Amino acid sequence: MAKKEKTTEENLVIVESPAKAKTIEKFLGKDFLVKSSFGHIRDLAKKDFGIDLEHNYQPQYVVSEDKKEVVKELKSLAKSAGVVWLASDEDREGEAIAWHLSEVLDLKQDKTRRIVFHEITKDAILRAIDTPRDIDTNLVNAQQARRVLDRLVGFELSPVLWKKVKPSLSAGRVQSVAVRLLVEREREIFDFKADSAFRVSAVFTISNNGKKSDFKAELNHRFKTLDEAREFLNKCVGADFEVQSVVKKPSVKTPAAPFTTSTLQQEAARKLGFSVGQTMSVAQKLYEAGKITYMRTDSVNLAKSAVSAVVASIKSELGDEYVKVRQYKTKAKGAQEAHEAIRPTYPDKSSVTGSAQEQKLYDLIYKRTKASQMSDALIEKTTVNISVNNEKYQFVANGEVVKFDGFLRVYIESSDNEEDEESASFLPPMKEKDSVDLKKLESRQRFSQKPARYSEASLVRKLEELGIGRPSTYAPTISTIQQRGYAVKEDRPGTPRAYQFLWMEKGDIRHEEKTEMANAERNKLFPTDIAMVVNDFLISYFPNVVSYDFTAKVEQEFDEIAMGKVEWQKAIDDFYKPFHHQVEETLEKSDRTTGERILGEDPKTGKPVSVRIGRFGPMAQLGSSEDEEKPRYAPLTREQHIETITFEEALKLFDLPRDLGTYEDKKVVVGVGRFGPYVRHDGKFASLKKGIDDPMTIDLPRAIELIEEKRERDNKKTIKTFEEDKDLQVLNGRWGPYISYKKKNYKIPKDQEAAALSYQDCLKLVEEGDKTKKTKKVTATKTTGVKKSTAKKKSGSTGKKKSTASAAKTKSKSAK
DNA sequence: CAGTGAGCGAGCTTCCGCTTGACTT
Repeated sequence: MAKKEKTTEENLVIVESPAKAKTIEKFLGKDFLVKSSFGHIRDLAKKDFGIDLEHNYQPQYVVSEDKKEVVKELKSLAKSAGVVWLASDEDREGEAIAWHLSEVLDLKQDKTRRIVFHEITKDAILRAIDTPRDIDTNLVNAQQARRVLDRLVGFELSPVLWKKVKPSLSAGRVQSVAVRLLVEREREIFDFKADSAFRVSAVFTISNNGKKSDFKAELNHRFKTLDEAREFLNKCVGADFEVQSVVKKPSVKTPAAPFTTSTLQQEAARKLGFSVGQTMSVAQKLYEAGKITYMRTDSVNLAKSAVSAVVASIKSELGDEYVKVRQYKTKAKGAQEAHEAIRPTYPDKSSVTGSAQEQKLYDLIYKRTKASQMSDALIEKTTVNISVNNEKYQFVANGEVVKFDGFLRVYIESSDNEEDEESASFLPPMKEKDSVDLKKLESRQRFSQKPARYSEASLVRKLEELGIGRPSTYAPTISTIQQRGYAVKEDRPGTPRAYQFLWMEKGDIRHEEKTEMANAERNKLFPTDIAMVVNDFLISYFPNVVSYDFTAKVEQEFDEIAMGKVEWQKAIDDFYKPFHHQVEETLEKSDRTTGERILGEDPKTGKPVSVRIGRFGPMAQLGSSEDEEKPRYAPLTREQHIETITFEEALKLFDLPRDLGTYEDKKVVVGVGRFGPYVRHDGKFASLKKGIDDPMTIDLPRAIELIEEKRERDNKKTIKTFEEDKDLQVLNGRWGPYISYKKKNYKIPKDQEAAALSYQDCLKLVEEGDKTKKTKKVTATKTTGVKKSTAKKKSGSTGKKKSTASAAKTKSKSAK
């Protein structure tokens, strides 16, 4: 619309993001037209590697399908512009984007300028315009090396996996290390033997001028055995307790740095329960609405103007003593700092309109930004030691008093470790030699914690720490490893565990054995057997590529290229020659890997029992394929692993399918299938509840419950059926009502009430639906592609969440 | 969506980093 009056424009500025373009256009005024390239416009061709191995790794670039339209428009605008300003980000990828643009748009050097800025403020932009430079060819070459290396690794390694492990698998510089982290942590957990000790805790009472107050304390020793603990508790009964020392120590707490992509993902996961993907899509909304700065960043810097705005708002709301201007330094390896930290565009705006999720995430960003420029909190820590007669062990009480809250007034960073939060409490005034009374005394057996499994966000943090991956790829990487079946994100309910408990009651020490649920997990990433087999394979044949410092090493190479010290093709050649040799040798020499373990012989038949990865995942096998009789097969349950399953457990799998009896005169059978454990009844399947039901132990009443639940759901799903044609149904789906007819689905227009549709109405809609499908032939082929991938997603546990998220997206869009 | 576990073997899959829509069953 505005384009027409601007065709005579002197200046065309090209940035990466359309939201950025909008903002910058306002700063630059009417002599400048600002457009966006939507990120990279070209990439290596998909077929034949996209790299000419015969000719010095010459990259074969093609304009991406979804960028053709953009490129066409930019090309024509560039033609009529006096000067084209390439304003992509100031990092390796941004430099490459500028170069690709100049190539594809055929820009003449004398009318092209390269400009950069790290923050979207008027000053920064105007300064950039005043100080243009040329495209940095060395930096571009470093990016080409990065791109080519990733393609070589990914497209040579993946096919090896297809041949040696399973089709459609993938490997890459980033994802394979992510999988390795999960697998190695899982094995630490396999090997972990929980230790236990008896902690002793007490509640004491102290009288101050007739006023009694209670406080908690813990013994500074943990007993190995129940008897030792009991002996000590007995000594405490009727003993004298005296304050030995009261030590006060001041301490300070400092605020955390402003958000980067990674820290935002972590905090949003801990405080708001968002997945990393969810955080990014909510942040994108806020960014597009102009409410926050760019959300894919590794920088903790704030623009000067932002700092002054934050400081002004702290001063006016809380006073000068709450202000402390701070400059943060990034700790992340290989950070490129092309943008600012993530902050509110207008830091004095404490809230925004929008969805509940947007408001919550904004609140987090607002507070973190503000707190980052606030004073330290001053804390006084008090440690009180209390003696028990003349025993060598003493009770210790810890107290914490906030003398000055500082940034804590606004924002407290959370921690993954829940145990951190226990200790701090308020202590009543005490002094040496005060005597105190024992009010409560107990000792509980505590087990050491196994290593923690990764959550999405903690895996991102680890990758960032290792310098692997970029802000724009953290979320996609996490979803890739789940889509490929290397990891599942889920809850595990834990297992009951007995523990010993001692307590004082009426002057006696009593003992009881109690049970707790141990090792429960919520929303954690679990590596699959496939992940373990693939990881072991890669480590044994390509240890260099999946090593934790591979990325760091190649980054050093890229830096050398960027400084013009090394030619990029030379660096690639040094890597590729031996790597390609490794690939060929592996193809030739390695066997197919299935992770097979032979567990023993079936006592009934004498046939071998083994476990391995089959066509459809981990399974157990009874008998060998050389036998005349066909072997029996059974899939492993999701908690079982090829590596850890015992002979007995594997043997049990062949007890399925199990007959539970009859219900309504029809057989009820329980088994494990493609989609996990199920109950079958009257030709219908009902899934067992993850973590609640066990196919080995489930009984008939529970099975009937599941069957009834499933019936209930099916009833809700069906809105209408028709006597005229059994194939035609109006159903309730994830995206609202739709028509199902002969295995195909059809939309119902928004203005029609689904329940009120007649048989004729439905037929009409089906007819119309078929028509539009035919006219959109190009999109029809596309849709089948999409279908496939969503079907894949469904089999992973993330499927459900993803689709609800996209459902929400659709809703909010149609609402606008 | 449903209980499979290839000696005929087509043709496909796959990487990492930049960016947003598209559009569902």
